[in-house]
Amino acid sequence: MSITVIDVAKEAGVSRTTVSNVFGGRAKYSDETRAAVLAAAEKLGYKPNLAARSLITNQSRLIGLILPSYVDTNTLANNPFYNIIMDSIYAVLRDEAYYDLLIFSVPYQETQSQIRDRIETRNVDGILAIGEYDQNFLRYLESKAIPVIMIDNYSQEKYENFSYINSDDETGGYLATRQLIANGYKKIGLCTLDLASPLMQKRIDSYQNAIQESGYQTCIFDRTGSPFDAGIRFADWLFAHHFDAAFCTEDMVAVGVLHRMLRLGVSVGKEFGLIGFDNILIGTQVNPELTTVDQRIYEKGATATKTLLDSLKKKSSLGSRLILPVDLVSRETA
Amino acid sequence: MSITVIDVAKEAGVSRTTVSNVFGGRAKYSDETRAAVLAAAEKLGYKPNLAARSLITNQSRLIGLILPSYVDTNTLANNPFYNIIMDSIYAVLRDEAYYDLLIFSVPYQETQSQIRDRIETRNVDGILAIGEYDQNFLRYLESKAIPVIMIDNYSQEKYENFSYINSDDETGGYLATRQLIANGYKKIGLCTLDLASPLMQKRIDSYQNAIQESGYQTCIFDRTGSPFDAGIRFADWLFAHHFDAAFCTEDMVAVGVLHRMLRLGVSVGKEFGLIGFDNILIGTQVNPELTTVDQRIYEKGATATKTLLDSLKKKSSLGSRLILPVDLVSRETA
DNA sequence: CTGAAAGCGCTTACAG
DNA sequence: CTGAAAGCGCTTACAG
Repeated sequence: MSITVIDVAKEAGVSRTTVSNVFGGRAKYSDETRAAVLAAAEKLGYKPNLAARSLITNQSRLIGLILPSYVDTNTLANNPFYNIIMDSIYAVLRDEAYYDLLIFSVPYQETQSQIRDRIETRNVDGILAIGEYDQNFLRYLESKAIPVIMIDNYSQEKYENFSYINSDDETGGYLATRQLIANGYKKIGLCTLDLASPLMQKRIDSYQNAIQESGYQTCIFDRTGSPFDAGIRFADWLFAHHFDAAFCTEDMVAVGVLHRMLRLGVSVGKEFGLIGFDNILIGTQVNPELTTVDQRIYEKGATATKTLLDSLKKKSSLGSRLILPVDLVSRETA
Repeated sequence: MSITVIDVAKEAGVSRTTVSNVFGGRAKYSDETRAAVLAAAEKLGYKPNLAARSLITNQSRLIGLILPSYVDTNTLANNPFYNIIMDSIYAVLRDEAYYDLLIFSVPYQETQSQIRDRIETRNVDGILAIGEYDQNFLRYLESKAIPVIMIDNYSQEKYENFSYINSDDETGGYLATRQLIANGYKKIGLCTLDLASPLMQKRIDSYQNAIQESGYQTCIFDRTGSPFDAGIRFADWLFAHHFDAAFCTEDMVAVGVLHRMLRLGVSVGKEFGLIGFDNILIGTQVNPELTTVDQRIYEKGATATKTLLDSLKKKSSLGSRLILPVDLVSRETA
């Protein structure tokens, strides 16, 4: 029913081996032969069937993106971070290669065993994963012997086929806290959602270091729920306890704090200092605009994807950890 | 190398036909037979290879999502609408079936012919498409004879294998404009980005109707670029020309208008009335909160996906057009 | 460069 | 329920 390599071979007057080789970019053929094959394919509207190719080469040209379990159900709508990562992945995929992306995600109701099923049944060639996972799952990924690029993962174990990409979260937390101190704020709280995560711990540690260097008091507040809603509740608490500044470990929390503080009649950026972490777009869309730490999310996703593609093409080996620098972006809230 | 249906058959002491049928959910087997097959599969860690299945059944269990060309490069980061749609698609896919999503997108540098290539080479079973496309492309999609669900598409042509899902854009524009009039605003501008799109035209038409009913003057402003940035520039213009209200055909534009108006010292919600369209999350995160038209984006995406799955399962036929209702959400800006 | 052959892992009649 | 067979569309040696 569909047009196959045999039809093209017949039309071009060559063997199917030749057609296959021309489309696969293997072996060197004369320009005429190549042209004849391409013309025949064009004429018949031939498109190679990737499922058939996959079956024989054992390469699916499919990449899996695993989103972490602490993301909520409306993953994309509520978490701009993942949007930026996805945009960067798609941009690199389109530029560099014929790979497609499959999204595996605990927040979308998938258990780890369902994710394993899909990795196996779709036979993905490589994995991009964000955040932390338990040892069992990581060992499973290692056992598949496919390249795995971990974004924002701080696990200490060594896995042969993994590479890591992180941001300099410690410096980020330090810069933010120092800025609040430099601006004259004295009672500076830290607001976070995932106290337990190693990544947040880095930001928190450096907040503590900066505060202690100045002889002030550290105060760490932790909540669950959506980042914005948590921010609202942080603000009520900070206000009631006369804090004059807050460092939020993610921008969406800071946006929540800002929203509520304004309702409470607080002049944010003057009476109250506020700094976030991420540098997502909404920080420039609120009023006053949010001071934050830029963690180069797009670059992180793009680099991870390039690293994965290089590894798939055997251009580079795995096992490295890349740490991207971080910058303080001074706007209006501190 | 990998565990196949043959290995499972051997282990379970049955024929490979039986294994295949059990996994495919075909034919009725005794409970013991089924259990034996499942146990053997479990023991060996067997997972069916979807590429092989696809080759023989001619079903890939892959769905393509086509995003429209007027979206910019940072599709997901800048356009919350698409995030909500994607969240809803993934939610339905996980609940109902073993399908995976592939994203095809002009904004991600893909031309229509590249999208065609991917539809063919991946052999997608069905298509979800958002927005408007030229006749050639739609005819191509029809020629593939796979179900196509169009979201927010207003083309008049009839395509056999298409179903359509829209919102009641006319009522939406009318409700928004009436609300501004009812609140006493008199010089009410309309701010839009895609004057030419049939969807925006619906919202604009009903704005015009409402304004004319009241004997006021219609003023339609059109700009290009990112919605938020366009909003900033709309605000400058509206302010300079003493408008006292604006209906923006999408929330992100309204957020831009709001941001700039506040900078200009305008008390939005009092001196200046502002209404958006979409009801995305950011409308409740800005200050004052945005009055808008809720177009049930999540429900739209979920319904589209369910319609597609039903059609793939032959549970329902195509050719319908569903129009979802719309509600005015009164918040603080009007 | 060709051409016949084997095989990737599955499903699908079909005769028993 | 079984079991042998054909075939989906491709790639990959291999002898010429």
